[in-house]
Amino acid sequence: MSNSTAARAVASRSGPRRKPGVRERAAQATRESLLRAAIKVFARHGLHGGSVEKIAKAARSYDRMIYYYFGSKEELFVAALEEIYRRFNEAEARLDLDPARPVESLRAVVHFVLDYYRRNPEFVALLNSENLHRGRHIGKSLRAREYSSPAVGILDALLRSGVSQGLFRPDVSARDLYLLIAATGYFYQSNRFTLSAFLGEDLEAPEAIEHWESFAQEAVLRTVLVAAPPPDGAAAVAAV
Amino acid sequence: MSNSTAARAVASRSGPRRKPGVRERAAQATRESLLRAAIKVFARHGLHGGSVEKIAKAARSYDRMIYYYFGSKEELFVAALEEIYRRFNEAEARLDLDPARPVESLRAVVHFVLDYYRRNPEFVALLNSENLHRGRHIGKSLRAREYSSPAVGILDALLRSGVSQGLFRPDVSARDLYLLIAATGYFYQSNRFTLSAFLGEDLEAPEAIEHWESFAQEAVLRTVLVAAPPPDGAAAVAAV
Amino acid sequence: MSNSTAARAVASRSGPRRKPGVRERAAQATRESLLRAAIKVFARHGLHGGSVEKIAKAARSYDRMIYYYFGSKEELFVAALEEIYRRFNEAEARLDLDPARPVESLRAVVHFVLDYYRRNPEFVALLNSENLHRGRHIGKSLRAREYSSPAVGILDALLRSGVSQGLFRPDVSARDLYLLIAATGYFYQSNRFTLSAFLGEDLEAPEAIEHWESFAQEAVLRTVLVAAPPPDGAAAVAAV
Amino acid sequence: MSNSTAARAVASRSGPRRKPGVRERAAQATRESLLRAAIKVFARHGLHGGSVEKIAKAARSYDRMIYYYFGSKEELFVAALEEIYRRFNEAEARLDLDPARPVESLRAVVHFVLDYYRRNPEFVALLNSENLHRGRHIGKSLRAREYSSPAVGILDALLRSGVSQGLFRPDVSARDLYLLIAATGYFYQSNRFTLSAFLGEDLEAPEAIEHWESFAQEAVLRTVLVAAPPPDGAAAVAAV
DNA sequence: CATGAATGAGCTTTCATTCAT
DNA sequence: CATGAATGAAAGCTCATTCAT
Repeated sequence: MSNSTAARAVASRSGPRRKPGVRERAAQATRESLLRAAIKVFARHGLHGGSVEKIAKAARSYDRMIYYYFGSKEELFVAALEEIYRRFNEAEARLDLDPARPVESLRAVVHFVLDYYRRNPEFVALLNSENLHRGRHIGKSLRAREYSSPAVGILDALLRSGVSQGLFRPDVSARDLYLLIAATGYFYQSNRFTLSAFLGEDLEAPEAIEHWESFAQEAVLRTVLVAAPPPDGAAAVAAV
Repeated sequence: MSNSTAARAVASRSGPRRKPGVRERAAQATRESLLRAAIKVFARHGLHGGSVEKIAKAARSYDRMIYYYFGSKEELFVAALEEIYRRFNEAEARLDLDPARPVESLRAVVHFVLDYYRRNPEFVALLNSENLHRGRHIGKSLRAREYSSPAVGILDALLRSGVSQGLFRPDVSARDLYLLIAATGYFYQSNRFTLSAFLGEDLEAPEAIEHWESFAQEAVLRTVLVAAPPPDGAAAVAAV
Repeated sequence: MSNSTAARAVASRSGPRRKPGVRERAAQATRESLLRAAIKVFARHGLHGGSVEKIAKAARSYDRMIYYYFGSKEELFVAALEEIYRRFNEAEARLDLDPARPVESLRAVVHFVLDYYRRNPEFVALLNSENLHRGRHIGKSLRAREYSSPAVGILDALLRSGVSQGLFRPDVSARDLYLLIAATGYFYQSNRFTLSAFLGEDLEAPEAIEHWESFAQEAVLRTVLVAAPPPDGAAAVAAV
Repeated sequence: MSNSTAARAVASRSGPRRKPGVRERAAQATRESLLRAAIKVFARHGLHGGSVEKIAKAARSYDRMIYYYFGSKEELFVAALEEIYRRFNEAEARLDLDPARPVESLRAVVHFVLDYYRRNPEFVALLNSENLHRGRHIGKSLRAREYSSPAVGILDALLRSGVSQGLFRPDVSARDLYLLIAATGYFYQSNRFTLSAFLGEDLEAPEAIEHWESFAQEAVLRTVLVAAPPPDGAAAVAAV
């Protein structure tokens, strides 16, 4: 990683807010398209496999610009990581949950997570790359902490509500529940190729996806509910 | 991948069984140490990051030998994949379960899977690499099918036994259960670096590992048990 | 080197002498700090090793300004050469010698040269760079001749005086004497690193420097004096 | 600089002496031609200016071979430095001096040094490059000490002999004398381009060279002789 | 069987320079 | 005047692979 770490934040001399000129907008666009391309390329080929040239070409820019805006390939990778986390948190923040209905809300969370992972395979792929490199880059990111999962907080609120309504067991932590949900979604998405090969079926088929989500829903609910839910699950809520 | 240069299986598979000469044993040793080194290096650096030179050096051999024994870097990768699957299956085969005691057996399976993933991080890392490359290599492996998970069969027997004893629900498939168990173990191991960073705790600490296993045990059991188990879970077994 | 982009001499050389405006003074300052930075950077890294970016950064300015004021990197290098020569001549001009006392004056010249080289290592380093490039740039400099050594003239006067006083041999040319003096000072400074390594001593230690100067003084004096000076040398002067 | 520092010494497993095979000889030739080319290219363009490609091409080989044999560009530079020192020492060792005739021997040494520098401009140029880089590489060379100047020892013997014969002053050290001789030869050669420009004459003209040598001879002799030599110098010897 | 030597494509990065406000 | 953005060539170095004993 470059020692100057001169990642350029694109203009914005942080002086008085003024309308960005045409050049600044173009620069912003260049930077963003490089970042977008980096996410795609790194996700498909990993940190080593994704060359700066591939990224630059995908962004219809030049290698040199990566160094201009991000300093180095590794710093670009860090920026890509930060960006996918940012996007995930943004999506999570749009989740509209009703704390008064903890079972439905929990189902919504499970759906959200599984759905997000499936629709954003780069998120999963980039995290895998980062873990291959033992978390080396995320440790260097100053913003890493900012993005530290609000999901746990959300689940905590749900759990509390469920417990107070006598629906949920009091001895399940939000952290564990979060990991369980993430695990079911992540593993299915991350390992879909090897799993498909070894199970002899296509895990990306819509029915397979739907089936897995309903199974995950049930596993999660059974883990937290005081009483096991009937097959459909809806009844359990009604029973309250 | 060159398809002409067939991976050499070390000396004579043909011909009558005879004691291997010193030459053959040495060759066997070279091949094996290359394979072992490849697993380590690929696990640590991925398919692209792990260069043939690194592997050859780690095996105290020469680049050339990789081509001699395996044909190409990619074929070596395939061999590495096959080898880790073989090892996993071998370990799984050593699992000694009592079908008459399905709850305990299921706990044993969960323990085995989580423990194996943790003790063999190369297994997880290599699978991640293979999935990054969209299962390209495992599809080419002739032996892949052979290694196709006996675990599902094992779980199937357990489930049947549990159902017949009135302990387990009849509507849980072995395949789903297998994925659930694998997911809890795999995700925790695979993502331990990013998770540690974002949760602000060390997932590799012994207490953390133990805690996660007992949580996973409970989640799995609650998913299959007709009646929810008491906190400890042991009582549920006793109740039978 | 682009010959169309003429090096800018900062604002108006033409036109009637008038007080420079604030704009011009700022420009002058930018130009000068670039030049100063260039001398430092070229001296430390050579013509190839010293990048325009390094120079611009060292001057807290921008790459672009180098092209604005100097036309190209090579022209900046020429300007740097001219500047160090200018400085050297300026310092030389401040030498206040008494032609009536040729021995002491000669000692003063030796001291001046050795001292100047030591205190201005960029002078020596830049000349080395220029000689590495076979004098390519100095040949292109129009001002080069202007700076052509007044030192020879100075020595010539001294020698004449010494000869007429019967102290100096009549058959020593100022040019040769100049080269001898410069050689002793230049070589010691220029090669201090390799010499220190091979002699196993630190040539930059104050005692080493002092010792070398007194040796150089003696060698120079013995070369020109009719009679060899006594060890101290002071006596020889007194003897006159 | 590579951390493995795997500079290959070309085969020679230091086992029993056997005739080198045709391949080993070819390898030796490749290595040597790369080294020779490196000396030429580094001398002409410096460490930064001399690219590995230029060197490889000059040696009719490939960039890759430089890394194969020397590990890195910098290690090749170190090897080049060692080689020119080795050559210089070798030449010096061929000097056949008669200690009984110190004046003539001293003249022979002066001639040798000036002549060697002139005929081997790469020696001077490479040392300049190394000094530009503050002796960074020679410090890393293990062999550096081996090549540490035997010249001083040679001069010491000469001085002792001269002193015992009453010809030389007893208070001149071999080290100082060596520096004086080297300085006259080195400076003239190293700075011939800028000096030619500023003196307005060609320092490489045969007469100029000859004139400088005889001046250097005289300066050196006058520095060590008890009595100043007559213009020709030969008489001084005859006087003994 | 084993191994040193060779090869060319590709990698990340830095360079000097020009463009467009 | 000053400056951020862009550009293409070239740098040092590593890669997977093949050749020749």
